[in-house]
Order: sequence, then C-alpha cells, then structure tokens
Amino acid sequence: MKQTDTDDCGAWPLLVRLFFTQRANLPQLAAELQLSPAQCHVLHLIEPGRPMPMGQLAGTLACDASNVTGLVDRLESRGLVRRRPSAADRRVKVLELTPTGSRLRALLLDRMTAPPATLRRLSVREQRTLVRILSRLLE
Amino acid sequence: MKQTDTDDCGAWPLLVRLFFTQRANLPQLAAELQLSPAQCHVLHLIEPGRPMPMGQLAGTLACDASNVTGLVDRLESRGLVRRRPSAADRRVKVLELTPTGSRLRALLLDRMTAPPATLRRLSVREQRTLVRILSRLLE
DNA sequence: CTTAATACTTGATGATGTCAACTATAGAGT
DNA sequence: ACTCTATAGTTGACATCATCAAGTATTAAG
Repeated sequence: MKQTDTDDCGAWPLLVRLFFTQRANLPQLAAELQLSPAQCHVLHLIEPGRPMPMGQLAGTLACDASNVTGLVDRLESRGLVRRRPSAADRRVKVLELTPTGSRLRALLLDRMTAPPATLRRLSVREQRTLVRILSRLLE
Repeated sequence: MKQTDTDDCGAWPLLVRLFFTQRANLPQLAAELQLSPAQCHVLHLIEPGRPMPMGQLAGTLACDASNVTGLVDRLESRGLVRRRPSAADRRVKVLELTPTGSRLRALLLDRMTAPPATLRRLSVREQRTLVRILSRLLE
C-alpha cells in the first residue's frame, strides 16, 4: 500500500504540469469576466444556497483572514456576494452569493469546465476511466 | 446517475476541482522554500540547461512583459536566475538558472511532485492508466 | 467576573499584475 | 545609406493579492 511513492510511474508530475498549464490561462479567462484569479477561486468555492463563514473560506483558501476581508470587500462592492451576520455566533459573518453572483459563477464554471481541445483526443472510454480515477483522488 | 457521462463533460470539471485544490496549497508549499507561487511557476518553466528568452516566458505565463521584468529582478537578486544577452538578437535577454536556482528548482519539483496521500488510493495499474491518459492531454 | 480564545477588520508593507510611455535594436521599403 | 514600423525589455503609476501586527467585538472558560 505504501510502496509506490517514488514509483508511481510519474502520475503526479504530469498533474503538476497540467496544474501549471491551467494556472497560466486562468488570468485571461478571469479577465473576460472582469474577475481576478483569486476572485474566481472564491466564486468557485461559494456554492449558491450554501452560505459559508468567512473563516472557513480563509481556511479553504489557505490564506490569512485579513486577505479574505479585502477579497470579499471587492466582491461585495460589485454586488456578487453578501455578508450576513450568523445567528448562532455574532462574531462570524456568513457569505452568500447574490443572484448576480450566482449567474456569474455559473458562467465562470461553464467557461472553466469547457474542456480544452486536448480532451477530445481521449475516447469516451478513456474519459470514463479518467473520471473514475479523479473521483477517487478527490475523495 | 446525477449526470450523464456520455460526453466529455465529466472529466474536466473534476480536473478543475483538482486544479483549485492544488492552487490553494501552492502558497504554503512555496513559502517553505521562501518563494511565491509566481516564482514557483517561473522556476518550473525554466529548465536547467535550457535558457529561455524573457518574452517567451511572458508568453507562457500569459502575462505582461513588464511583469516578467519584476519577477526576474527578484529571482536574479536572490541569485537563482541570470539574464544573459542573446547573441542572435541584442534586444532579447535570455534567462538561465544558476546552480543555486537549479538546486532550488529540483527541490521544488520534488516537493510538488510528492504525491498527496490520496494518490495512494490508486493501484499501480490505475496510476499507469492515469499516466497514459494525462500524457495525451499534455502532449 | 476576569481572562483567554475566536472572528473579523484595519493599517502597513511587499509581491503580483496591467497599462502607457520610453530606450534600444531589428527589419523592412524606398 | 535612410526613414518607418515592429519587437524586446524597462520604467513608473496604479490596482489587486497576500502577510503580519494590532485592534474590536463576541464567545467561552476558570
């Protein structure tokens, strides 16, 4: 079970390359929606109808809480996100998408998940295999 | 059967999720090497013994040329990268890793390609399959 | 009730990124 | 040659991203 860390046939290095490739074209995709990469990340994380405390967002983004304040400030000023006080704990503020934010998020996911041309090189069967394997990676 | 996977729309959203997951933990990994995410990206792109013109780097990063100037300034001031004039065209400056830069790059790739725990859920055979499929995506 | 811990904000600072203007070189066409 | 245009890189102005330290408000613990 433990054996293949150094002997995994290079699967992870390939994913790293894929990661950097995607990282490079996120800015342009974001710019088309008048967003920054970080804002895309936030929009991606807040699902419609699933409000999220700011602290949890900071945790998921793995960044400082004060950074989230600024990010949300800008998103809120554009009417994409709302801060709501939490009923349970008056310290926490919960974030939820506005209708506009929901629509923009849908548009973003649509563009991001528009498969690149290279994906068409795979057969349907290979794609299913890929889905099965990736699902297990994402638990 | 929440969704149809008769087409390619299943695999890419998963890769997008994987992408954002990795995006979130790059800052910490970078910080351990006293680097920023962007600097990691640059270091990842300049291979030892394969000098790269600044313009090409800007193209691959899909960012403005002036941004590369600053990135390289900081990397050069830390002795990780060198600017060299190009013999063929005196306008271009070619970037190459210093020995220190090469070592740090190796360390970075080592850490980045240290497979996450989730990868161990896959059998060797599944990992090979993943490698085969990803190679075709990246070729 | 006092004290400590948590959630978020503020202000300072550096890094990242874009744009416009600039220098220097290259590559035309005339 | 000589102008005209395009390209490679830098600089300066400015917004965003990100961290840290300090501060406020609230919660929780002793």
